[in-house]
Amino acid sequence: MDAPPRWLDREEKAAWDSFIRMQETLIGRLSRRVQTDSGMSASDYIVLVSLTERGGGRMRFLDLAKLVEWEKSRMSHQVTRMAKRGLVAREDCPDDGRGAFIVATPAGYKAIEEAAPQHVEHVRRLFIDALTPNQLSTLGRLSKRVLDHMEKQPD
Amino acid sequence: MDAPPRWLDREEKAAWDSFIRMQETLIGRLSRRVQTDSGMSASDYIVLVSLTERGGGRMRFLDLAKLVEWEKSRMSHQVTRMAKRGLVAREDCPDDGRGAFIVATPAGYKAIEEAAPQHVEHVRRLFIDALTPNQLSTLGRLSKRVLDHMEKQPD
DNA sequence: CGCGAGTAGATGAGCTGTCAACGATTTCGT
DNA sequence: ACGAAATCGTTGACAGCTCATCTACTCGCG
Repeated sequence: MDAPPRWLDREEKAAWDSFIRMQETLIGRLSRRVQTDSGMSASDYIVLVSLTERGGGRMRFLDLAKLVEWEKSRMSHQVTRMAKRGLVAREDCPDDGRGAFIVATPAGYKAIEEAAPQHVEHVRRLFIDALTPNQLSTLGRLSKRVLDHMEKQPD
Repeated sequence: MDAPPRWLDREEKAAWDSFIRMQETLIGRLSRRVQTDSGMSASDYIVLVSLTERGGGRMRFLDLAKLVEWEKSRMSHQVTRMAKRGLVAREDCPDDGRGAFIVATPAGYKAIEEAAPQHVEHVRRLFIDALTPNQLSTLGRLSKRVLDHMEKQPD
């Protein structure tokens, strides 16, 4: 069948390029910032935020993985490294012999409490402040729309 | 001074979360797609596209690195790997004894010509088709705006 | 009960990215 | 012309991600 590809037209390509470059630059800068400000990687940061904000500092392994939408293997390696640095600890789950809880240690709380304000400040400076409130909410709405659309699509 | 952090308000946070999740999901899906469709990594793809589209198949090493906004070290490793698989080759630069050209091989051209249409199709399916032309151009405009704003900011 | 299927999570190999150091040229100031 | 500094690109060590595989446990069913 091999229909001729429907290449992007000039405007589509311009929009796509801007989006891609913006997103790469933004994410790149933010993660370098987290790294140099706090010594944590962006992954460390996300795990600790999720664990403390949404799980009260203690969460089942797979729930945590689902929350941040990571594969369990990635989470497992990540937790191993973070445990080695004392940011989290593993605990056995009494209800399910296979299971494990991931717990934020005091050092983990300390790390995230120091890093979070700086991170928010950078998000504000680089992203939020670039737009008016209306524009920001538009961007949020459009993002949500793309997200919902993707969820209906096959991989 | 330690001013209290200006946390994101409810609407700011909602917009930020939607954007982040959308962007992660989209990039994740696209790069897995490139991988399984063509056997190339997303990085291979970007390098070959840049090299062939914008450089006519031959480009100075650092120009290529700047074009895709990568560190030279990353590019160097990437080129080494791609050269090993026959997608590109290095050539000495006659004008500058330190320099090098990166050249797309015939196999490299073949690979990118096969992969590009599928990639565009996925971009269309996951992203472009989620929005009306107006919405798409709005998203592009807002992205550009954030990008321009970031370029005025320190790291 | 006992067996097979499914689930929770760990682990190892191999590839990718980052950081710091390095060698090789070129450029620039004097 | 000569030494210092800047530029071009590579390399090695190390952390991170992915994929396949593995163990241990639970659950459902005969």
